[in-house]
Amino acid sequence: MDRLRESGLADELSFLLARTNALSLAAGNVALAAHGLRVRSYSVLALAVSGERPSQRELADFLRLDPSQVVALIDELQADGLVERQPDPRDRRANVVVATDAGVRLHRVAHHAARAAEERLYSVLDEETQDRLAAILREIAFSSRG
Amino acid sequence: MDRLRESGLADELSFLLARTNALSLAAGNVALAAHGLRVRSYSVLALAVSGERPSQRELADFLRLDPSQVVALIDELQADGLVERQPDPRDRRANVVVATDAGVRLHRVAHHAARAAEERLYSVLDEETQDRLAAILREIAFSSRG
DNA sequence: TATTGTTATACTCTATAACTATA
DNA sequence: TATAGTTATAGAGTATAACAATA
Repeated sequence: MDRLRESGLADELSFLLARTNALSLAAGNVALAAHGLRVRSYSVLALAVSGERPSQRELADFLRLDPSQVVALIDELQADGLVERQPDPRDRRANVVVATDAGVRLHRVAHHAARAAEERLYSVLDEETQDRLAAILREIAFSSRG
Repeated sequence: MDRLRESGLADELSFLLARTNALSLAAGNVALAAHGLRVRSYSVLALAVSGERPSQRELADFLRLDPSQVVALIDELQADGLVERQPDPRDRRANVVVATDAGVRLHRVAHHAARAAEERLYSVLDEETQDRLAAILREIAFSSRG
């Protein structure tokens, strides 16, 4: 398989990104399964825990999900007693998503599990390179083009 | 939405990778649609064009797809006359996937389209940073952990 | 008129297991 | 016994359109 790295595809950022993301996603899902979460539900939980009181619309934009997918994810987390929808007093159309105490507790352990999986994958890079990677990705991920 | 960047999630490499990849994938699929391809079929075509004569198994490993998915992708490309399966004389179980002349021609224009989409997305980074990003991703994507 | 959340639907992608023919 | 390709199936993820309530 290694000789395929000589192909032009291996030079394309999109491909490298896709392959790296596939590895990261698989590792994350394995690590989170023990806690009844997947990468997507974990991400929603993490934002609910953040204290920023995101609306469902904000969650959809931030996570690059369709609003209808957010409905399903929150339904699931809510059924498990991890988050709840609260009416936004400033806009009666909107719900704000906040974590319950159980959600906060689960996030804590799930975060450690996810972090450990991340570490294993990224440990081929030194700390400084990991930080540099994060900085570069942040630029693309939140540029106006997205 | 921007205030969610203060949440801890925005510091996690997995999340940044997922969001960046989602943008890249969406842009790639839009750019390739005009040529009847998607990112995955384009990737297979690119490797078929490379001259490396990959087996289906090698394609699966390299693209991080299940071998059964590769079957479907090649069926599709073959039906469109873009690639063909050739028996591997050294292993009668294996097929080797090569591009037809039409496949080579389509790859050429599709490659330019994909490249243009990439450029738009990554143009927030200077050339040197793009190269650095590619180098870092290559390390993770092909480390033994994967 | 436009936006938030919701429901519904179709399509794509991912993951698994089992089968065949070869090795 | 193990591997390459194939078939089948179910579950997760993606994309679109339409609707009620509200702005």
